[in-house]
Amino acid sequence: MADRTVRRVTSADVARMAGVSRATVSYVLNETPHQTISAGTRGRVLDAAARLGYAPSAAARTLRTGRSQLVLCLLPDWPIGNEVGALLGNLSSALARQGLTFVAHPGSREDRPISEIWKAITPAAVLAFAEFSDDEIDAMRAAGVALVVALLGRSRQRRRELEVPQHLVGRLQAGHLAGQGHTRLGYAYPDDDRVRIFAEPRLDGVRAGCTAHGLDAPLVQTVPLDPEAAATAVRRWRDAGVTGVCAYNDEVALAVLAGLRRRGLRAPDGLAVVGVDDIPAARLAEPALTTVTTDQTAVAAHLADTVVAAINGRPEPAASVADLVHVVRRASA
Amino acid sequence: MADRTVRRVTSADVARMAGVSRATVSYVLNETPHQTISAGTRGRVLDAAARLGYAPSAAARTLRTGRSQLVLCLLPDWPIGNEVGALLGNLSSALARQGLTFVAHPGSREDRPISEIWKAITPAAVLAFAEFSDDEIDAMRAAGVALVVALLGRSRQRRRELEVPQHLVGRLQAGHLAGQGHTRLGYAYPDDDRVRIFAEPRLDGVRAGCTAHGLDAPLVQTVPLDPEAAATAVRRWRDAGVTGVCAYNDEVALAVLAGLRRRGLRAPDGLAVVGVDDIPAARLAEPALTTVTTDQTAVAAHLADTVVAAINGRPEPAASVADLVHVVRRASA
DNA sequence: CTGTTAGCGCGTTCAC
DNA sequence: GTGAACGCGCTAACAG
Repeated sequence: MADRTVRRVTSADVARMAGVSRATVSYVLNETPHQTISAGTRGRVLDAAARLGYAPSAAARTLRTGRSQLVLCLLPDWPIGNEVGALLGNLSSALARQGLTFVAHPGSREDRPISEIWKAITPAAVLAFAEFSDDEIDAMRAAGVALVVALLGRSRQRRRELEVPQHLVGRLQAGHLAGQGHTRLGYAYPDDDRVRIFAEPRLDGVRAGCTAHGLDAPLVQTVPLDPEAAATAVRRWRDAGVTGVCAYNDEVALAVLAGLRRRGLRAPDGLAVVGVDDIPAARLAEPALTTVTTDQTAVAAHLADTVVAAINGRPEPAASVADLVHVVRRASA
Repeated sequence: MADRTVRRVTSADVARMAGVSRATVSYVLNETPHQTISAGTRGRVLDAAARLGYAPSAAARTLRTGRSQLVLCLLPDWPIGNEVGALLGNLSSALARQGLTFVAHPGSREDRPISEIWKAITPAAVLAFAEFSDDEIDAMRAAGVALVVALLGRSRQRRRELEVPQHLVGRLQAGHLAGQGHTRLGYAYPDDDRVRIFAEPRLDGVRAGCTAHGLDAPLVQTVPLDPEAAATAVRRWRDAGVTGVCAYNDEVALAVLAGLRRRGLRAPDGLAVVGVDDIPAARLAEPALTTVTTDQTAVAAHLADTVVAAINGRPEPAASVADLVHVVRRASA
């Protein structure tokens, strides 16, 4: 009894069953404005569609309208951790509620030109962690992409409000240490050029925080994820009178803790340490790591609203993501 | 001087410039078999296409052929770490070399039916970390998806060879500890139901490893990512005479190390510990963590080959991913 | 108001 | 090597 070729259910099938034209089916299913359809017809169409299990062809719709219902996110080439992972998950959920499908594309920009990627997807919007060139932005818009946003760095679109507030992260770290009475701070910079786009704004935030609290600028040291190298950084900080260190993220912070141990020291007495992200390993460290986190759910919701507004041609929601960052106080600072 | 509407370059434009029909353009650009095109014509078409910067419409092609050039990967609802992240990146690169675009969709299956997702994408292949129901597999195949693979668990397709060999991971952990002279092993099971699909095969591997080395079955304890709770597990293991513990992954292993410290002990004397994944925090732990890793690049390459073969209707490559797993020996075991 | 007709968007592929 | 139809949904123009 199994059918041979299972031919898709198309709007023509629905039209036939409902006894109307395909145009009517389209109007009913899309609730097209300015097209009044009688309740009776409407019901018959809806019923037929449901009965047949009709689902419009994404490809046909994309061909016709010039853009799919997909939102593409270009992932950075540095390893994404749980925090970014959580952001993506939340974003996906938030967009799903609006009928949009979120997809992420990993892979360095070296692999293939970015244009090949979005041309293969025809997305309604593109988000990215890297910056776009103006030419790229123009090309995408010309191709029908409704919104192009760089989650970091300044895009021509001046959408800085959309960015996860990296600057605030740094300010909060510095503020926490200053509040503990530290007067000379250090900054543990990551030993990976790929994350510079994240690290710079965070460091800027720490500098701003120091200024705000009347402290000298932080003593910046690059800290590799290696106990011995970290021990060297620790020595330099202590020689310079530094008593508190803001680390780029929790992993770098863990390296600083390891460096302290190498020198027979321990946070927070030898050096107070504050990380970023609150990864699982943070609370398992010795001592447990004080760290700064962001409310990824709220950030994702705001981002999703912005995307939806742009796709529907509405003005983007004005909102702030300022108070989504906070300190998780533990033993290390 | 800016053009108004920038109309796409279509195959008709190329045909016009080359002085041929659209059919010919298609044949040339796709190198269609059994269609002999003279070198001259061929050259003119190629030239025109290049000169115009022609790129075929992905939507139109998808509409016509029934499947896009996208490979969809459904991500699990548990947080993906660096290891899985690396696998995705490698997979993306490997597929890109074959002209396929890899996209990942995060988000729990609860958000929306999985069918909505693939219908929105019309992928050539679907990979997932979860299992599919037979109905889902049938629906996808009927809709034109060339290959459906569950990276874990048994799919009806009997593609277990494709799975990252979780079983081997466990065997290797047990083998390493047995090789160190340990005769009574423990297993640190994760406190998160969502990762059971990963944890079970790993634990099975440890059991098999114990059997192979003539040891009793491992004493399994669930270990939350919390020092105090881990300390309790440590006590139980030691009371039972366990001297070596295989942990589900590095995070759980770090918890065990923390539990040891809580009891004034230290690996490997108090308890030898072996993790999985070699996350950055592993080498920064005190003591540094011995762990098992997989060659994600090789796994990705093999997976990519399989996908490409299936899409092109060729038989899948027979290969083994057995020797892609190895131990990174450090101080903890 | 209600609903229909007709043609577009673009690449692929069969039959001549 | 070509003409023409096809895959499928959207929407402007139009008739009742």
